[in-house]
Amino acid sequence: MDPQVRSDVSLGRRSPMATTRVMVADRNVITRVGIRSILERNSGMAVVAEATSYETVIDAVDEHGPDVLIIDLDLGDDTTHGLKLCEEITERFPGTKILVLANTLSEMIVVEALRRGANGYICKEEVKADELGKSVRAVQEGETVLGRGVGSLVAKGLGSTRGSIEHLTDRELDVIRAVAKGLSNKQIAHEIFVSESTVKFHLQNASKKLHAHRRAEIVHLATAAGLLTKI
Amino acid sequence: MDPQVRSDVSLGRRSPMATTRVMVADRNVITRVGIRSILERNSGMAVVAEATSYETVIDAVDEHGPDVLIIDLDLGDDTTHGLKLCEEITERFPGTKILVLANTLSEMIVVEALRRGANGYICKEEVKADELGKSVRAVQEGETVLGRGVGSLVAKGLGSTRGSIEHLTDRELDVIRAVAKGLSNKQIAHEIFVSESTVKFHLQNASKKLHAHRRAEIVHLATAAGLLTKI
DNA sequence: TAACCCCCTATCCAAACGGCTAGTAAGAGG
DNA sequence: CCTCTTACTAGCCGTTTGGATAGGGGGTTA
Repeated sequence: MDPQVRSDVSLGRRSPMATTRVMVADRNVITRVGIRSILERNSGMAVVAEATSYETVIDAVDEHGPDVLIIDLDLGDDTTHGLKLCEEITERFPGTKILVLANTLSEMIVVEALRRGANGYICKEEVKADELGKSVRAVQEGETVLGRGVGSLVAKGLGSTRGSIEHLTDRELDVIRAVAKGLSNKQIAHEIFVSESTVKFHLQNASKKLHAHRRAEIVHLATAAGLLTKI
Repeated sequence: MDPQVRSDVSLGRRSPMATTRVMVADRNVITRVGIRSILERNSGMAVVAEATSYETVIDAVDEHGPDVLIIDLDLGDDTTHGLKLCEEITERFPGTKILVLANTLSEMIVVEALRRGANGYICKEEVKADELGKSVRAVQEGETVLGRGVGSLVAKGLGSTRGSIEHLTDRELDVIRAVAKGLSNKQIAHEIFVSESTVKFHLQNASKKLHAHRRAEIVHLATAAGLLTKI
């Protein structure tokens, strides 16, 4: 199942000048082309594969066995899907390092991604051209790379209260999405076929997990964490 | 004030093979490089200038007089700043066409941008490589370009109720930002030194403008419109 | 000067919310 | 087997909202 992975890794170890094989997963053409240009201008790296959806990432990694996968977790509607992807790739393709390239900085996502095997996390807005290549190389060599602002965020999240942010359940997300649409508890109850009490229950659990006290804040935090479907 | 603009335009008319001079304003290196690669691969276009902040856009346009300015309205914390920029450029540099390249699709922003002189509006997520060049050329030639999904959005916004979305005042935004933080009306009142009544008043006005009925929805819509400071 | 917009304040009431306690039920995993 | 987690339901009570209506004051512009 992983002959190409193994050969790539050994190739990388044998020759220090070997080409770093990179794969880019991002739904955005402009970003894909940009990354390709930046990395290929820097000798020693080649973008060998691209993916534009969650569904195709695994297959492409399997087929091309890249040394580094640069991935935007926001490939679809649900960011948690991207997190699961990190987990699966780490498990099935240990020869492929994962560098998350995020649009926004969210404590929750950063911590989750690293916990699930990502080797680096940098923010599109913050990264400079030369840093991208360095980050890819560092990740390939086994380092953990955290972009500007990400490091302190993680330290804050893991350090102080040790609580960080807990994972929201599917049901809680359903309710939060409905709240964002401006529905009352009664309306939400009707929409997802449960009682009003249940809606309040889920909302309170979500409040505790996000350390929020008002539904407006819940919506704000969940949006910032990329948990709500956009558009 | 516009000798370079005039010369460029006349050059464009004289020779059909003339280079289209493009400027890119986006805080994101990857995006800038990506656009440059895509456009310059397509013969007949050259990226002659770049800008990464609101402050530098005007000067760069003045100095290089591009035919087309590709701009992400999200150059800073406040999207409305980007809208003002559209207005100013349209007024001062009529030879420069504006193509807005947005991260997210927001009815409010689209309508406002077009009203303020933007000649096109496409969404990063949706655009395909060949479309970008075509859009730039179309905009340069005086057409109005609306990307996938944008057209119907505008039609819906301008057509039906004719109401569209009105502009939020500074005070209303202050209140909404506080609401997003989970504050109660009383707390907000204390924070911005007004009475609770005033807070409710602003919130009700904002509700009407955004066609929302609950504060959670207001937060959601304002966020989607890029009105709330991120990170 | 009048019209207009933004900002500020107020009062009323019904509805919605937050915070709490307390319990049932199903499935996963030690 | 028991425990943990998740999902679900119920009721209570005080607070916060949404929505409407009705003003006054300051600034800009036609």
